[in-house]
Amino acid sequence: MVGGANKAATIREVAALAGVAPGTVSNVLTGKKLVAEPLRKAVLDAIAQLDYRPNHLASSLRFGRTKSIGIVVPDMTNPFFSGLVRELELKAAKSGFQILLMSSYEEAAEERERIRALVSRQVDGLIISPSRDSIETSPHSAISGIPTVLVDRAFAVEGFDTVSADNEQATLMGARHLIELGHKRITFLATAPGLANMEERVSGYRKAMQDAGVSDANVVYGGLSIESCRSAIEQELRRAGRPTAVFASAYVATLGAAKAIRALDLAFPQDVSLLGFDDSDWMTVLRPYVSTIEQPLDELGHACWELLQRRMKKMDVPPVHRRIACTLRARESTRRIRRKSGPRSRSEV
Amino acid sequence: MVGGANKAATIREVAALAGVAPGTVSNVLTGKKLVAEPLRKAVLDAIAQLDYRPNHLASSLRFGRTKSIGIVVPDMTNPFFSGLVRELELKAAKSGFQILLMSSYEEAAEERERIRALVSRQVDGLIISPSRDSIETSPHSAISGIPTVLVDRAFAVEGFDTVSADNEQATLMGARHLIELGHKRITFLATAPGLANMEERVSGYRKAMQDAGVSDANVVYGGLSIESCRSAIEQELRRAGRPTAVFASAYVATLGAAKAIRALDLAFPQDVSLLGFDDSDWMTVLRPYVSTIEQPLDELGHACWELLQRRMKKMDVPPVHRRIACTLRARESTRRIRRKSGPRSRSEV
DNA sequence: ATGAAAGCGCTAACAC
DNA sequence: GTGTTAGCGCTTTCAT
Repeated sequence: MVGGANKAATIREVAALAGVAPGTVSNVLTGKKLVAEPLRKAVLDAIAQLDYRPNHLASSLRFGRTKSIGIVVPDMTNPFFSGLVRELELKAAKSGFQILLMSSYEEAAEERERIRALVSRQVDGLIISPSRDSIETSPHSAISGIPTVLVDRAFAVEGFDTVSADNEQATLMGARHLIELGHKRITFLATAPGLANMEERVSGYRKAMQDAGVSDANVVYGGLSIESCRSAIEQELRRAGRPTAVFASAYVATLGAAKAIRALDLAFPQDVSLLGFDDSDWMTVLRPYVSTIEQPLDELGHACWELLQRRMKKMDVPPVHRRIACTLRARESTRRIRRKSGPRSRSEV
Repeated sequence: MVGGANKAATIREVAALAGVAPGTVSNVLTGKKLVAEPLRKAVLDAIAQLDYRPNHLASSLRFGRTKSIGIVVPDMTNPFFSGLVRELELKAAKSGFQILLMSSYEEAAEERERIRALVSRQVDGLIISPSRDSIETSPHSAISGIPTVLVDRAFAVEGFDTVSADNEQATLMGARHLIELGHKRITFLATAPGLANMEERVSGYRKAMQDAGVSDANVVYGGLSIESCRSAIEQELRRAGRPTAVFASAYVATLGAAKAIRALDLAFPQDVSLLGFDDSDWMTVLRPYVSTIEQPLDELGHACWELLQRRMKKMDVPPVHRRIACTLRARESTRRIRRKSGPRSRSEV
């Protein structure tokens, strides 16, 4: 707004106008102490007249709590994270909390910086989806005694409450789906090594392959961007005995894989089946609908909030690690393998 | 983190340990006044030893500026908004500002509530994408003298700096693209009436139709969700003389239109061309690639930040309204009309 | 039930 | 250059 920068009214001015003490105004506002009706009304009138808005900063400083929580995610542009943040914001708003949102852009240094800033601002709690989760780069040292829950990644880090999908179960289920459709040459497109959630997803895939007696599990690491995933899986699809199915391990990998398939003038599911990870609105819009493993964002968000509330109430309870089950959305991009398609260089024929 | 809730150190404790005055510690920290090297070192040591983190709250209260800016968007799950927020956060981080992010969920009441909360927290500035922009529901009264820029919508509201796409030019260009491809029965799928940006988009479309001598411009309002857009345009596509092209006016409309087309077992671009609004990563992944009008998020974000900086420096400058040009991404979902397709009930044959 | 006063942690004046 | 002091706006004893 332009102009009109009339200094914000303070509680003393309200008190003066209403002819009471500042403390009384405070009592009216917080409702912690009863105030006689006539005075109450006078105070309320004065507030309205001066357009008084309490200074939350001052209140926080005095009271020791800011009613705000910090959230750090690698990339809010990723539907998984934007969806998660939305759930968290919904929960927060309901309890009168506010969200300070920061992005780490997958950089451990950025992340530490962001966390420090959040701590500096006295957030009452922290919800972090760490960029890396080795112990030395973990946020351990930056977070000093602030209630924190780690989400999605880094649940391996000790001493924190964590919430994450049941990754191993999810990819086990996904790989089984592919295997049931007759696929044997299934390439798993992972993102970056060293992320706990990713290692679990790889492990679920391997287990399913092993259970099915398929010895040549094939994992390729495509990195954290769509383009790097595309180029990694493209090489794979160029090979003579190319996979009949690609199992993408995350949102960027799903997009990268779809892009690679198209770039080679192949089609899914005709030439290769594609199973994605993370659901998104467009996956049920453009054909073929993309089969995917869905992480339930609402449950994830709910668990985060619950755990954070719990720790904000009582700091010295043992950390809990909550797992959320994923759902297989079998749609059109995965289909039963057909013998006729592509060259056969293996014994399976 | 669990346990270890040792009270945060204060500046006085640091001062005591370093054997200096609190003011000196402050001088070391802010760098506004020179401090002799030996003392400086003592202070730095004490800070490290106590793991001292400045209380930004106290600093803000004293200094009068919080170095934080509030952002209110209708829905951070929409790629347009998440992308915009990302740009803004990038800018903010570079200048040491932090983002308080709130969602209004298209509710004017929620929005007012959120803005009040932000003001209460003494944000230094506000960037708002209003849910409705009629004057009475505008945030006018909630924002008291805080530097504010309105983005995307509501640039009609007087007295605010605004940043928005050049909507009319964008849809003019889009509709022309369709017309050049031979389309005459082009339905414009708007979202909600009463949003200034939407009215401009409608107007650009109408102008293009008129310029081309096509009298029956057809605008349908589909609301703000994918589903409501889908059902609105679906009716349209069921008609006998159904449109040969749909021009969607926003992200949700694009998705809704694509969904409707598929639901009726039609295909784009064969049966009907589809021109979307707002770009998204998947649009160049799944075939056919979706033709769209792209709003340059970086420029939008840049302009917002620039205008906000300017107003934070000097409150009493006249408001400016910045327009950002959009780009037509002609891809595969729009194609030259072919005579043979569908029933012909009009004179154009 | 209400008023007075202290103080949350920090910084900007002002002394020295 | 460094120490001292006051006070940002609020809440919360402690008197009354």
